[in-house]
Amino acid sequence: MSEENNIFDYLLNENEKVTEKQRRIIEAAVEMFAENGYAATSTNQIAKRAGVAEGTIFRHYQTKKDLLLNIVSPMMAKIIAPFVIKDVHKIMDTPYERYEDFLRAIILNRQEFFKTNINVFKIFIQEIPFHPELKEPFIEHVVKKVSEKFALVVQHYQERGQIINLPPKAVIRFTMTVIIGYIISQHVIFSEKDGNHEEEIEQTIQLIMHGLHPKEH
Amino acid sequence: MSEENNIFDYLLNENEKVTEKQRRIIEAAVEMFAENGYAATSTNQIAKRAGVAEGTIFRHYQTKKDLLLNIVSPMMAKIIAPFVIKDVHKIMDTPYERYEDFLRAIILNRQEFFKTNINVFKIFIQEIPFHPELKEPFIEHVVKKVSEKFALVVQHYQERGQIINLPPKAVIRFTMTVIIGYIISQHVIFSEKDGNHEEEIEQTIQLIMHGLHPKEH
Amino acid sequence: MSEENNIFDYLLNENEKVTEKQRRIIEAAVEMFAENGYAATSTNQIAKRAGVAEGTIFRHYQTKKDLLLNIVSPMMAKIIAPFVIKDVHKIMDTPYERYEDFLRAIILNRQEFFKTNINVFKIFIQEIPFHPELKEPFIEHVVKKVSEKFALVVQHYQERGQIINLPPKAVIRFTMTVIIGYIISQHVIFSEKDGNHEEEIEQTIQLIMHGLHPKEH
Amino acid sequence: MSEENNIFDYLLNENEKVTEKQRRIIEAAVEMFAENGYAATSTNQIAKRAGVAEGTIFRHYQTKKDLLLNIVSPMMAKIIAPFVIKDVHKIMDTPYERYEDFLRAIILNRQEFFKTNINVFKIFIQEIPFHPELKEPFIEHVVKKVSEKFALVVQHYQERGQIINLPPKAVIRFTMTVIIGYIISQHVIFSEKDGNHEEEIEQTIQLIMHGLHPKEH
DNA sequence: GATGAATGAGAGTTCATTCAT
DNA sequence: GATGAATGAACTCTCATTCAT
Repeated sequence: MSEENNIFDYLLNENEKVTEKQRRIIEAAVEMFAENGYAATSTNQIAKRAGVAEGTIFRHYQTKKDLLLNIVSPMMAKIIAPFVIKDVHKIMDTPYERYEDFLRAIILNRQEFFKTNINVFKIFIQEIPFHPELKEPFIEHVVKKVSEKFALVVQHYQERGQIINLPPKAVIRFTMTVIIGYIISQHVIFSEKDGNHEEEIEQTIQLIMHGLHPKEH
Repeated sequence: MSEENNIFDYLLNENEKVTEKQRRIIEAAVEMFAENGYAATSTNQIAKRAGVAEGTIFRHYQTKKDLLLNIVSPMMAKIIAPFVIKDVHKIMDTPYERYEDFLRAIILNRQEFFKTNINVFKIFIQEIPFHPELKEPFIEHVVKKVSEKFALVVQHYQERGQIINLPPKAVIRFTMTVIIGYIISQHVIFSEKDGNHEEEIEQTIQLIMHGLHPKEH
Repeated sequence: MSEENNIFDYLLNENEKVTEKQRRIIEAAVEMFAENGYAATSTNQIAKRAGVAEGTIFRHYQTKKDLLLNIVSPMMAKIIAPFVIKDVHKIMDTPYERYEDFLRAIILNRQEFFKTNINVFKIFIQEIPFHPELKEPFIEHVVKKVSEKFALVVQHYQERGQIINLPPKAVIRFTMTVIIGYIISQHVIFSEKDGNHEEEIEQTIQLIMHGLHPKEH
Repeated sequence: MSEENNIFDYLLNENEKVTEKQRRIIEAAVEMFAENGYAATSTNQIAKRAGVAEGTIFRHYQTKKDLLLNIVSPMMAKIIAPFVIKDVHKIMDTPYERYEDFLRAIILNRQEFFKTNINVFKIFIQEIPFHPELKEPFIEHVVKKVSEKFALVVQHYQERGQIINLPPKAVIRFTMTVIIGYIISQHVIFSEKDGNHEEEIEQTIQLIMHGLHPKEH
């Protein structure tokens, strides 16, 4: 699963003709963009860290922004992955009995992904507001499509009386918000790689599910 | 309340000797930092937007970073404000009967603050990961102190059996996470000034409270 | 007359706010563009020759091309000058008895101009084919307008039976061609500042006039 | 005659071992140098237009300048061609009765040459001022030798009273100037491939001959 | 012979900052 | 206090050239 999720492997295996140098450039860029931000990282620094000439970067990526987009764009496909039709169908065909189970399955699935790609994710989150090329497809393809699929799932469980009867949009926002908020709080405030993440994630799941428990008072 | 919360007024009234030009510099810098990011905004651009000479900026702020810190630092005092001892005591002395009420009071209080200072808040969120001068006092003074105070509040309501008996840290994280996540989702994805924010915030509050409802199953 | 014709004075007096450094930049750029060509001259070289920092160039001229255009554009107004309506009217009102006299007046008038601005003229000639921004207004304003006025003059003398009855366009092309060809041959082949230019120019005039003598055989 | 004059054929047939790729490189380089200038054309652009790898250029020509010189040097031999001793002897042995006939013969002979090699000629004219390697042999071998031969021709007709008794140098300069000026005016100002060139050239010839008509007034 | 990845010097340009006015 | 010309370091990016394959 690690390999399947790892953005490096995705990036670098997809396209067969990837040089060793190109790999080192991507690696260095990811590290430095995550650490200092895209705008505050110079191509000179990247080249030095990657152990290549500065010109080499521009042989593979036409501009610095190109490099950023090459790193960050696959994120979207990956984020969206578990919501691709066949997967959701799979979910629906062998349905989790409870929303709780569905949620746990999704989060555990994404958890590995976030762990593996925490740096790329940081960059993604940081740069999205400043690049329309990133923002527009993100809203169009990720937010909208995931919302649609997710809405179906939510309705599925709402019809079974398992979760609260708020508008699906609000339910989704709440669910996502807690998850994303959790991840961002990690990266913005603590940037820690230690800590008992599993337990905290489990608590988070519990709170979400509790929050969505159908009202009976 | 608006005035009391507005960071500009805070910034600009505190220090009596604030010239018209200085005000325009701050205003321009806030707009541009929020729009394009700190690193991608040049002092030249700020000067032009503010209608002052580039040198004037450096007469008031020794470096560009100084300007950033001057804009963003008061945020911390402001964020922390409602949790300052006397205020919490006030809360506790005339206690809200339910955690729900406490939460709503806090959020309504902060809501105006976020609305008024959305741009400064954006900058704050964006730049915190890259500036230790910002990050350290934020964790030390904001996160830690607010957590401590908040923990007392949480315990207060836990003792009264109103909210779930998870570790206060988890309860706080959940509460904050939902709120912060909500705001960030606004700013990252939609950056919209329209929309029925009041209703969405109320839904969010409902979900938080529900999520923290003590288990009885 | 020298002052009136000198492009530097034109350039630098027109706009009152011209720094000493700016003057040195223009001077250095003209020398180096003429010597090595625009594309083969680096802004670094110009800065060094001018004794200023490289950044200073870009404070005054937004791009290197801007610098070129600033040097070369006034050429057009200057070239066109003697053909501006009032001047031609003046010529026609106190008409030169012979085309020969008109020609000599024009050439003597331009001679000083070419001498004084030989370097700018070199640059102009060299760069015109590669810059549409230069080429289009040159054809539109210089070639066309001068041709129109010149055609009137030619017809004037043709009607008086002084010059050959070829289409004015051909007469003009011939006259201009000889003059321009003369100057270019100087600059391309000899780039000499010595030599008995006056006599050679007089011979050139003689040959033009002779060539245009009405056929009587 | 076309083949005899075409510089490509000259260039490419001379040396038997000219690959297809080499041909494409020369072709591409000529087009781009003529269009954008030597200094403003990158070897990368040439390689792309030629459909070869950048390295291939340097396999055939050690430097970019080498490529230029290889394109442009044969021009000299070609320009000089009709004045090479045996040819002039041929001219003198079967002498044209009038200078007019000689001139027309030369120009018609050169006309085809210019048409066929207009691009190489453009490059030649453009680059001569900036490359001593080009300029010196041009003056030494082309200008001087052609002048000498031409002077003999001029004296030949002057002795027969057919052309004006100015110094041969002036006569030559005038003749050449009109022709070169004509071509340059085409390339600098109009770069047109349409238009009735034949007629215009004939007019030009007429004007030259007329200009050189011995004075009889 | 041909390739194209790699280079590092140097291109034009922008930058935060200084300082004389 | 305010200016804006000046700076030079640093930026992104391009260049002609090399060389292992």
